[in-house]
Amino acid sequence: MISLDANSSPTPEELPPEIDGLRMTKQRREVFSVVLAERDHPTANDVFSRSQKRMPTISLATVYNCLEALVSHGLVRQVNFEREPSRYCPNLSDHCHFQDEKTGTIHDVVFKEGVNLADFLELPQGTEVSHLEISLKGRIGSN
Amino acid sequence: MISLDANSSPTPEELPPEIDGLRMTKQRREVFSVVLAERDHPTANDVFSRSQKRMPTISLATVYNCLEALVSHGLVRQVNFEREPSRYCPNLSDHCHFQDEKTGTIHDVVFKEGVNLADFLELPQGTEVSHLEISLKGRIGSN
DNA sequence: TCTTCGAATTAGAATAATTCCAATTATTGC
DNA sequence: GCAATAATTGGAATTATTCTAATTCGAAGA
Repeated sequence: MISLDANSSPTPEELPPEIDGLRMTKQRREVFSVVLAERDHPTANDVFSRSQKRMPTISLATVYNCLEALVSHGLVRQVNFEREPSRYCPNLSDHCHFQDEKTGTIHDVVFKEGVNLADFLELPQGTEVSHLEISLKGRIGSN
Repeated sequence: MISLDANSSPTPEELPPEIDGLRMTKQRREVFSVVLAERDHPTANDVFSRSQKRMPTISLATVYNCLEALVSHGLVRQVNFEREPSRYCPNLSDHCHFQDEKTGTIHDVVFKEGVNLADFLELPQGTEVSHLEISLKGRIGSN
């Protein structure tokens, strides 16, 4: 399990050659470490420009490929706010997202202890939810 | 208030010249009546082609303009599933959306009696939510 | 009714995020 | 080391949506 400790995220070199059956190529390690490093929900473009610092030859297509690989292997979450560009989040714990309308900043929001979907939604019986996305927008405090 | 009775949705001609301070032009009436008529969460393109049946001269840009006017006046809701094209929904009651992965069909899902956000989310104090979108994906029954 | 003026509509161009493609390069298993 | 497979690359293509500039509409007043 990759550490989510905010104080020390792994450098690309510290990432193992394979995670959860996903072969960690140089580029995937770079991209993953970028997403792990600054947990500010970067867009693919953000990840691209950050990755370029250490790996100037990486291409945007590769960043998209790597993000897609990481997302489909459940190592990173893809976060959408309406029709804005997708963002990427390494926090795998059950949570949703709140965007401060003033600054655009995105905050992770956790569910209260012990709540689950069926508790607050009138889901048709037999429904199997494979994917859930909750996105909030608004203001914080007096801003 | 526009009737949401599933059995009889208003024809464009039946819509008033103004709703909630929004001037209902011929095109807006057409677009609105299309969204009210088939509550299948059509995309802008769907609305465009349906509108063209009665009004062959309407343009796609106008459909986008009209939808945007209707959405920003709170007469229609814009519904997003990840990065798919936006869909439009005339159901203004508090609800969210479930997409059947097999068919792509979108179903309205209502909240259980009396639940509200603060009950299940650990929102930072002072948070004012202006917009909330909950999108589910999955399968229904044995499909 | 005629005129005026702001708003709405239109067609088509522009934009921007993302995906696709074909060629090259890296990696794995033998 | 060699073939087979997978990943990367740059650039082109795609697609939903927005923008632009010109035209048309429609309400309000003369």
